[in-house]
Amino acid sequence: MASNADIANAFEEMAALLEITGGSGFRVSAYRRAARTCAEAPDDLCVIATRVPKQLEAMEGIGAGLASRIIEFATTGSMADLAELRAAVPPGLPELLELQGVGPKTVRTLWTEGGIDSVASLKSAIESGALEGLLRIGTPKSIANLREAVEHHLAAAGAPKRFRIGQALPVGEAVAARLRTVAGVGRVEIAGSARRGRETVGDLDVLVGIHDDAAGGRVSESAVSMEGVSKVLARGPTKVSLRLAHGLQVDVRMVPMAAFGAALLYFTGSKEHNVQLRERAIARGLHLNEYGLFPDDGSPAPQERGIAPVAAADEASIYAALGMPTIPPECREAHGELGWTEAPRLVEVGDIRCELHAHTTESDGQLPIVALAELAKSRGFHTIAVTDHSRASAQANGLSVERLLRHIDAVRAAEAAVGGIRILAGSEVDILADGHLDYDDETLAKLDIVVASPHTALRQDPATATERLLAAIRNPFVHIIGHPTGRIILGRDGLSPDIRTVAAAAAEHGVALEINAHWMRLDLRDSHARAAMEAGAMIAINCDIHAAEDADNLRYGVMTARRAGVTADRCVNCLDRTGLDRWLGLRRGGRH
DNA sequence: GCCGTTTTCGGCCCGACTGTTTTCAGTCG
Repeated sequence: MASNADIANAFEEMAALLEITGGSGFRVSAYRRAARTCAEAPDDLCVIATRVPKQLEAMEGIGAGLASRIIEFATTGSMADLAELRAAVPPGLPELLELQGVGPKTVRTLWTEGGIDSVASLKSAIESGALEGLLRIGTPKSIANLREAVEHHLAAAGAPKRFRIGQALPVGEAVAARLRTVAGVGRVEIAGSARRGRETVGDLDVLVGIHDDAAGGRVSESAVSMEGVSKVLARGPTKVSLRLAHGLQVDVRMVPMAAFGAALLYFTGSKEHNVQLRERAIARGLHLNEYGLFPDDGSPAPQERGIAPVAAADEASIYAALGMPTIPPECREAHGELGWTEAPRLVEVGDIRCELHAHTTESDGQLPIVALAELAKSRGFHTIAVTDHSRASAQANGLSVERLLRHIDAVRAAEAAVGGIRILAGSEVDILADGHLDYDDETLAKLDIVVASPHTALRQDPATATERLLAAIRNPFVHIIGHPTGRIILGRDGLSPDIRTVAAAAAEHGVALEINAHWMRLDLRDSHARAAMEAGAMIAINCDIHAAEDADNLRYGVMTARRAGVTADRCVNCLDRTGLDRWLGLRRGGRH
């Protein structure tokens, strides 16, 4: 059965092949948009295609034509026009599009004029001088750039093309901190997908507000001379593109302070959100670009004719002038936010008042109970839950029942010793492959809180995985399902349960579904968390603390939650102590 | 190929940078 990713890949491939063969750019964009929609869909599209095919057309950018292709793919495992395009284009050609500075037009010229049909044949053509004299491509400088692009492509083969947010954002913050010290710089912000809180980013966008043109030159100089720059990809008066040693690309843009808001809006994206904003501006007789929102759509561009913008200095004034609430960056994905009449007050890091998933040295954590409690206190939390692994997680030194019972006593003693914070005695109990929990109910009943998580058998088929999670949710002693799919970002896919079914059951039984905040996990992912919200389930945002620094991952979990539209009143970590006790007790018939 | 608070047809965002060009094509985000 084809996965959503398979369908998305097929559409991406269609788009690439159409580009190379000179198809309509709008058609290419439509396939790209559809690929994105399919990749982000929380539901199994093949199931939808066979059971309720009409529902496909309700999706963003999916019309009758693309819906019929999804149905074709779901039922036959292939698409006729994709096969046709593949037959018309050498199989090694699309890979050329991955070369820096090489787009569809260049690929087409290389193919039709130069007889190039793969990266390998391009490499030999460069070496043999066969490209010399080719229109636009055959000049010494262009050939040198192609050679560099091929070398980088071959060297980077197998290296990650995207970076996890928890790796990229700290790099961006270091760059931003450096540029803030440059004279004449008024403000520096990270924009792009990192600001939107996506789980992975392809590059980093750093926006620099400058007080005068001279500052732009200093910023440029400071950026290119940073430690770790392996290549300067572009360097102009308002833009510098760099590649860092570990492969991450950083784009630094310099803008006048007066236009900072417009530029921040523009460079935060998403691209699709921006397109919709601009269309909205046009519909109101306005013109939106990265310099501002202008009362005019003539040519040349209004900022070049000295026309004063309606709004430009900050994002909120631009949204307001477009008759909209300010959309939080995490929600700027063209998922219907343009239709909002007011913005929800989404959960913030400051709303989080307890951590409900943490490990100690008793299993595989690095902190003893007391140190963990002190860490939680330092974060201003009223409660920390000690949830060491259960016995099935032997590799994590999971606790036998006897050890667990002694550990509960140790937790009680620590709570009395530390003071000023409540320490819950809990467990992260394995959800075994068949849905049974790793401790029996009698043992679970002794705990204040139970986080039930899958750790093994993560390649189960979707139906089995769904039943497995449902079984855990129905257990009356379970409060939270921890990292429900077990996926590792850029690592393993994990389980693919029917998230709507799981979320509906969680809502019915009062079980919270966790957004594990570790940037390797972010599980639930954004689309799953959104489905959970829509089903009415409660959300937990937990750091799954194994070491002190893990507490700093909270922001990634919160960003993921915000992408899903999670509000504080739907997040159990935002409850005050009384509210938390009530929620925990609800599952025990009011025992607390 | 999609889509509709002017539209079921005729639109579909916008500018910077590079390398080639005597005014622009291609790529990128």
